Amino acid sequence: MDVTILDRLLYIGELFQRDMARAFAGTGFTTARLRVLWTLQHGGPMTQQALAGQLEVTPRNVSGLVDALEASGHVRRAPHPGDRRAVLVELTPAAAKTMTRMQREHAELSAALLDAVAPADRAAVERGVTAIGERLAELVSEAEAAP
Amino acid sequence: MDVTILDRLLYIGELFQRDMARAFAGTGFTTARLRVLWTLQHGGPMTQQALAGQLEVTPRNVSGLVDALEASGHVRRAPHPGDRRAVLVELTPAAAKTMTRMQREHAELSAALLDAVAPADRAAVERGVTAIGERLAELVSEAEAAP
DNA sequence: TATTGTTATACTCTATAACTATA
DNA sequence: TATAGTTATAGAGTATAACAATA
Repeated sequence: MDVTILDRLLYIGELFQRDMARAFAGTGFTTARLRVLWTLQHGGPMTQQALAGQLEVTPRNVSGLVDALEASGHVRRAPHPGDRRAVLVELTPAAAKTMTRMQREHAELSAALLDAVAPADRAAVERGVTAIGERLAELVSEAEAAP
Repeated sequence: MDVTILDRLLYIGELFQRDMARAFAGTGFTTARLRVLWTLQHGGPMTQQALAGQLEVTPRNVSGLVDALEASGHVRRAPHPGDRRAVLVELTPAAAKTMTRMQREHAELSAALLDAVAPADRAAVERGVTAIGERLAELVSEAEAAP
């Protein structure tokens, strides 16, 4: 038992990240900025505090990421109606279109990967990967709870 | 089909990385430095050029990582016999012991995760995850080849 | 002339702490 | 007094380019 199932799972994550980095090299996109856009695509316009919460990152960090994305024309800062301290960060129409396309490509990649699995194994793989994710989440949250 | 298999695979990778970062917070270990130690654990003593190649990172970057790991007592720089330009980077005995323990814990975690899969599904999951990794590697290498 | 590693410089992500404007 | 965001400062990872010593 040299290469474990965990090794294989981590390898998939690494490959994916490497491909993302390569695909966006030179475009000004970075993993951290894409995470912001992805969060806005799924959650809609939100304050920087909300973004910081969802990304599990400090508010200061969000300021920098939003600065960069605003400069590159991917997000806008709009006044928050009802709280003049806060701003609402929202995708620009162009960025929303880009994210929709990325979401479609992501789904297509997922389908292509499942296609590599023997048809008879597919249901088991879906169940198994789900179970592994849930178990890992349990183990991690136990580890975080017990210092 | 809202959460795809790819989403679940990426979630597993994120959880793992988050747990690693948490486990080593405050110890001076970082993901990048652990990768260096892991590479030395598997490949034995090697030059910084070789490390840069295996990590897919610039030689300059390796200099910095090895500096930090040398300062913290995890690696040593030894003269290369036969090439006075190069150095051999090797784990210190203490670090080698730590890495062996980590390798064992890694295997135990892998076993615990496979344990979360229904026994009847296990073989299919191993086959399926392997197939997905191979297909993704193909797709990535095609994407890298065709600019 | 080519290779190994380092110095110099710069950018991104990230964090903490102190501060401003509003609630 | 508490919250939203920013300025200030710092450290880690990463890259490119120029340079020294050695092949």
